[in-house]
Amino acid sequence: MRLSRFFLPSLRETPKEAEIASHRLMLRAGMMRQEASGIYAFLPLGLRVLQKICAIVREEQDRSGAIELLMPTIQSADLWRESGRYEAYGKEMLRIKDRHERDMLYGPTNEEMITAIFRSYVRSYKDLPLNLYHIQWKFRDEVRPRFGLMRGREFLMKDAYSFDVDFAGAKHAYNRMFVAYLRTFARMGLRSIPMVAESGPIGGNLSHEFIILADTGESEVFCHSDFLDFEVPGPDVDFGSVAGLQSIVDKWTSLYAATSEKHEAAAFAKLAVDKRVSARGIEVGHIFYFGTKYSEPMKALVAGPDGVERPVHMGSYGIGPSRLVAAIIEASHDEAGIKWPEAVAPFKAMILNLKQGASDTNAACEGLYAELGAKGVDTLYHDLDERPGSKFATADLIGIPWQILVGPRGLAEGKVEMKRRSDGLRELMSPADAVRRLCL
RNA sequence: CGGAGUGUGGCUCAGCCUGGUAGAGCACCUCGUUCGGGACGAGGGGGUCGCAGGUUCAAAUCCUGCCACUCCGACCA
Repeated sequence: MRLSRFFLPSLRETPKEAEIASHRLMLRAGMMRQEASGIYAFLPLGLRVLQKICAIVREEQDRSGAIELLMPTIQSADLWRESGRYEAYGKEMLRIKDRHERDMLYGPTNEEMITAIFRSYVRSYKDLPLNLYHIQWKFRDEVRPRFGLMRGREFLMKDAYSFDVDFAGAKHAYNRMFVAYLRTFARMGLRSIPMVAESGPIGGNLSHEFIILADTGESEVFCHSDFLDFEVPGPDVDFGSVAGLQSIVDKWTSLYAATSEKHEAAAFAKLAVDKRVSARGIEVGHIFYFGTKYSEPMKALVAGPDGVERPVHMGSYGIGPSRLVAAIIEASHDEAGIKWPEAVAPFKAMILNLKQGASDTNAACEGLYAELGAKGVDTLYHDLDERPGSKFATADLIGIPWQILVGPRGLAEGKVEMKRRSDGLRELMSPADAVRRLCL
């Protein structure tokens, strides 16, 4: 992509409403724009990151055996009256009426709808286990939206719902999501820690929050420091193995880890002093087992091998991709801007023509751009007539992992300079070597 | 929902107290000189000062109401 053809409305100054780093940087980098309190438009650069995140989420959901569908954002109130949550949910639910004065709502979550879908098709234990998920916009009318995407009212959520014939099956479904989540966040360059959690309004009695540590996190968290070194399961993990998954989950739940709501100071105090981590955290995922909380009132029944119909055991599993955009920035930035992990970066590389218009730098940049394009390396070419300093600032701000600096100074020796955004490492090399490096 | 604030060109803000022809920096357009860490000079365009009332000869400025947004707290993916 040539910057001259792209839409990147970056800001030199920080809009005054932005307090935390991710909010500030997303606005400055031209990734998003606030449309109303807690409601944002994703601009092209932000959308690219969001899509990369969704792609990873999707791959790991699919790998674990979950199946994607897509439910609407607008739901009928009747469904929620069945579960009793239409009244219970309170003012956080955005209630609307259609032209016939029917009560509708903008979905804050989808337990009711997925249960209705399930019950209308599935009758037998033979169709289980089943895990259906979608990635869809949600709306929760927060009392106080803040921190940009971190706590918006409208947000993108991946929500999965598992259906099993009994608790043992549901536990395995829970474990599949547990492991999928560990992998999902790790692929985005995040170290997530599963913490015992309140199950909240979703209901149920088995629940973990996946927390990443960041100074600007909203909640106070406590955990054992060994979590920071645990190995995340590889892509070859066998999601069909009940015992295998259970041992992974056992390991990841063996040490102390809790958010402030579930914190037990006495238990935490038993850890060796140098193993105690007390920090701020951002919740990026939350999984629940809630048994028959919805299947019973909504009559989602399946027949077992004995022919007897029983309410299906359910769980729900959420990840907030739009929040993850912000969370990743919180975990990875410096004074100059964002430092995207490669897996979610909007572009892998960025070419900076330090003397736009000069025939030698132009030719070298065009050559690199064509070559990288041919090799499938997603590249942003800064081809605007700006001074080098301005290009450096923009490149650091938007955080593309690799910057290729093409200027007369290096070109005199036939070299370009490769700069790694994560640590600032710079290296002179031939354009051909630069391409090779990016194709590794 | 309690408390505290803010709304003035695209962005950051001054002007308001003490009413009298709407400003600066950045950004934008033109020309020139520049060009390895957000250049310089000259010229230029752009704002019914959040909205509605009121007071006044005169309102960005004073008064009333409303709206929007932000921050702190309680609450939450």
